[in-house]
Amino acid sequence: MDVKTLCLGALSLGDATGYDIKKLFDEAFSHFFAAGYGSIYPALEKLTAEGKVSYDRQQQEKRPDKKVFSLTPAGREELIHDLEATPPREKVRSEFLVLMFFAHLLPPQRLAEVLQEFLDENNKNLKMLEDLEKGDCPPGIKFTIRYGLATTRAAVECIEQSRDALLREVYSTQFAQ
Amino acid sequence: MDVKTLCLGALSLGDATGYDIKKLFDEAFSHFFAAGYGSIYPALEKLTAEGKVSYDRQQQEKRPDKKVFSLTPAGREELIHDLEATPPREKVRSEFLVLMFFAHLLPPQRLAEVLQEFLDENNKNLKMLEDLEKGDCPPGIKFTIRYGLATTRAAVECIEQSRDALLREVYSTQFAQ
DNA sequence: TCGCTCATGTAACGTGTTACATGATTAA
DNA sequence: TTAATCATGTAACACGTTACATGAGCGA
Repeated sequence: MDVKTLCLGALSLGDATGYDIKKLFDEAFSHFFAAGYGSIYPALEKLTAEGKVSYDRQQQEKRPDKKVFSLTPAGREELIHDLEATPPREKVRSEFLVLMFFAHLLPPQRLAEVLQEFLDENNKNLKMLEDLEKGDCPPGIKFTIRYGLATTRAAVECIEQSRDALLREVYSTQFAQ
Repeated sequence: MDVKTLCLGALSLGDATGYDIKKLFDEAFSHFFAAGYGSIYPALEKLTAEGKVSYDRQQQEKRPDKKVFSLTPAGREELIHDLEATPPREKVRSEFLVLMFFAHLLPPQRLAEVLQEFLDENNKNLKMLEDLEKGDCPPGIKFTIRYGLATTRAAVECIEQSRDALLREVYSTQFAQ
C-alpha cells in the first residue's frame, strides 16, 4: 500500500485537488500515514495515466488553475482490490524511543528537553484528534480517531508517570560505560 | 537518524556481528525501528570506511567466518553527536488504520479477519515485550519497553471494546457511497 | 508588512525493501 | 526430513523526502 492507494481512498470521499488531498493527509490521515506534495502530485499523475482517476481543469480568477480529480470506475475497483489484499500491518519508526534507549548517552538537560518536546507534540496531536472526534463521520473513521486517542493518551500517561524517575535514574546507574 | 546510527548504538552495547545486530533489531528495537540484512550490512561497510567501526575477522570451524565489529572512539563520538542532534519524532505507518478508515469498502468477513489478525499480532508483541520487561536493563531501555507495553495494551483494549459495534455499524450506516 | 492560504509541480537525492545466492549444523 | 540457527553479502528496484521554483490574495 502506497501513496497512490491513499489518493484513491481520498477521492472515494469526494472529488478533490492535490492540494485538498494534502490537507487530508495532514488532518484525517496524519496519525497513521504521511505524504507530502512531492509524492502526492506524482501519484495523481500516475493514476491518471493508468485511467484510475480523471480530472477536470478549472480556471479560477486570481488563483492558479485547479485540477479537480475524480475516481473512475477502474479506480474504485483498484482501491477495493488493494484494500482487500493489504495485510493489517503497523510500522513505527520512533526516533524518540531510540533516544530513550540510549538515554544515558545524552546530556541530562537534553534528555529533559527531549521528553518535554515529545510530550508537547503528543498533546498537540491529542487536541487535533479531540477536535476530529467531535465531528460526525462513518464508524470506520471514528474508530481510527478513537484508536489514535487511546494510544496517544497511553503514551502521554506513560511519559508523565516515568519522567521524573527516569531523569533521576539514568545518570545514577552504572550500566552505561 | 538512519540504520547507521542504530548500528553504532547497537555496538555501544558491546561488540557484535551483523547477524547479532539483526537480532537486536528483531528483539529490543523491534517496536520502534526496523531493519533487515539488506540495510545492516551496507551500513556496517560504510561505517568501516568512515573509521567509525572496526572489525576483527574470526575464523570458525564448521561455520562461515565472522566479522566481529566494535565501535571506534570516532564512532562513539559520532553516535553521541547524532543522538544530541536528533529531534524526538515518531512516525507511524499503519496499514491497519487505513483499512479501518475505509472499512465500509471491505467485505464484512475480511473486516472481521483484519481485526483478528491485527489483534493477534499485537498480542504476540505484548508477549515479547512482557518477556523483555522481566530482564534487568538500564532505565532508558526499561522505559522503551514500558512505553511499548502501554501503547500496545491501549491498542488492544481499544479494538476489543469497539470490534463488535464496528462490525455491526459499518455496513448499516449510509455514509459510504 | 508578515505570514498564511490557495495552487501546482520538478529534480536530485537518500534510503530502504526484496529477492537472490550460498551452505553447514542442529534440534524436533 | 523439516525448520531453525548461524553467517555473509549483492543488485535491482521502489519509494519517499527535501529543497527548489512561482505567485497572488488576504487578514492581522
